[in-house]
Amino acid sequence: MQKVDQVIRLLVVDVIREKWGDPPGEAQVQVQKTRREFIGDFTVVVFPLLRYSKLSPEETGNVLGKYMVENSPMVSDFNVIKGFLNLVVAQSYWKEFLDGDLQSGSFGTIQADRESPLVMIEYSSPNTNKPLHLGHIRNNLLGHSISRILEATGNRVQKVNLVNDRGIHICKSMLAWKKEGNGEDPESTGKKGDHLVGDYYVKFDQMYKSEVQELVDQGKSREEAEAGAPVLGEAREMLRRWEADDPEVRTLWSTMNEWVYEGFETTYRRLGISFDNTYYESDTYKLGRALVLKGLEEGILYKKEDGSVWADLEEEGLDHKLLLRSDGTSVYMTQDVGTAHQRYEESGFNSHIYVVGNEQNYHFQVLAIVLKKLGYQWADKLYHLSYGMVELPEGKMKSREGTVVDADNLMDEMEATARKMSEELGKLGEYGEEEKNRIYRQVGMGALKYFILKVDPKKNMTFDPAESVDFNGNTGPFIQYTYARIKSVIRKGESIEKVTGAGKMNEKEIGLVRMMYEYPDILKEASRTLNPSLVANFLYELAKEFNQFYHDHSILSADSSDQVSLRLLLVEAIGRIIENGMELLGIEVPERM
RNA sequence: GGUUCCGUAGCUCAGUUGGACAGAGCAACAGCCUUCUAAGCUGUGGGUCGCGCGUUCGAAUCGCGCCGGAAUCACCA
Repeated sequence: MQKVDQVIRLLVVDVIREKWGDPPGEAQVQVQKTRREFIGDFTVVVFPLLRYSKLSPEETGNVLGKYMVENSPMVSDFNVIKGFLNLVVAQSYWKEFLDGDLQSGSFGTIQADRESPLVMIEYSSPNTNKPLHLGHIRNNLLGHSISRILEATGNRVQKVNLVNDRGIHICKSMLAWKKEGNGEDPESTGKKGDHLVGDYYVKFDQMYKSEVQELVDQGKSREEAEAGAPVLGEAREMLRRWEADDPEVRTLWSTMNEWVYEGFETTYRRLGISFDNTYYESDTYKLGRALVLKGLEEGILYKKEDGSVWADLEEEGLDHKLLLRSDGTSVYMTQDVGTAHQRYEESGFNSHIYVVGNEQNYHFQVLAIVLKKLGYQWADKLYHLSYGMVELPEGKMKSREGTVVDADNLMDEMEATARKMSEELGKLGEYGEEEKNRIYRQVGMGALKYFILKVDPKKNMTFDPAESVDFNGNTGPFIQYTYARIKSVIRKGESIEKVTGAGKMNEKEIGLVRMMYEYPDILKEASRTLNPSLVANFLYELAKEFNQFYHDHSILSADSSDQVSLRLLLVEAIGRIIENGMELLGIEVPERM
């Protein structure tokens, strides 16, 4: 089916060529949605066209409008207000659209095939020394949703997780556990493994701090004390032994990491996210070294007297960047160079997205430049999805001050709130315990996910716990509730035949169809800009529009049987889009709530 | 100081390539359930779009300069 707004665009070109000669440029033909307060569906801005018509805005609009009504069955009426030509699309067009495209279960989405672009997306990428918190939740939800949106817009997507399982941080937890753990494990304590390991990370910090204080009391400067605290030395020694493959350290390391992975797995499952591939830094941290040495040979990089290897980025307006330490070992950047290279060699991706917080903007800027310098053309295919920090109303989350919002606790609280709200409203009386729990989970998680995804990823956001448990207004539960209402109507109207019939559609009905007409463009834009919030806000608008319609007009008791079946057709389409769109956000929709 | 990003109602956020009096939600107040789910709907109040200059028929949107905030600039990850 031809898209009306495209047809209108072509008609504008036709009129100008026919009446005034020159065809206008692309930028001159502006077609947009008509604002609510005016009559019409699409609006042509006539100002840019005055140079062709040499007429007043009103006259120009009239000429265009008259031509379109006379020459296209899709345009049924028009009005001109202050240089804006508002066009009314024929009802027959909207009906055909409702009957056709909108009845497809996959409306708005594009199926990927073997030829489709391959997008690699790395997200989550946790450290294994502590449990996931609110910041990770934003990362995970964004990564998952963007993956879904990319898939729905015709891409093959490979989701990968790069787990940071090695380094000084995990040694700190290991050391504290060795000193004070008395052999306890998740089973003996009943704690989730990631939380248990996290507790020892905190314990290490306490030991460290008290040692520092002791040294300061003995008269050392704070700086000396911080560098010289014995436990820190022991942790470093542990890392050396890890790198030397010391069996005892390696065993403890893999045991504690296993605890963490089990904990993470539970949290991931609960969040509803998954990966096609999980990489571990203990396997990849040596990658990149060879590429750097090759770059050195080719004279792209340079070596200092102490043996360290650097990239000179002054031409790009940046500093010099270290790639190999003087002892020949790698830094993070080196690893990322190697990992990117390996993934490109293996998959030949068309693009590679890194979902990583904006605190690493500099890192990814440098990564792209270094790869480019080393001669890899695909460096332009790397994209850093730099998302903003999640802050609390009182300010930043600080682990030292205990203001970090733990992911598991937060999910518990959201579900508990959903339960409380639901019980107060008393709507699920007749359902079984299992069914009820499922709905509480869906609603609680829906509230959390929507709350985070409705915000533009690149912006910092404030997470106000009080606001997040509000289930009214622009929230996940509002949209879920709208869906449940729709399903309820559909169940009651199951036996009714659905056809568009001969009746005339009213303003609200057309408004809803017109809104759904935009859905494919919303998905494309969300895919292009890697921005799930566009989908979230669209669904909210649609749900709101539906609720107004639902309030003003009866669906099953409409005036005529034609109207009943048309409205059912309409409502089913809305339900499908809400379900589909929410799925792209990783949010489940309940049949009842 | 360099680089990147941000500044819209009391609060949290929309505002697609510049377009018609700048929109929601929350909070406040006032209404609507013998009718398909009131987690809903309707109404009222609330704004120098950080400030200034410029480009343009037209600027929250683009450019420049300020002011304010964030991140980052490690032989850390």
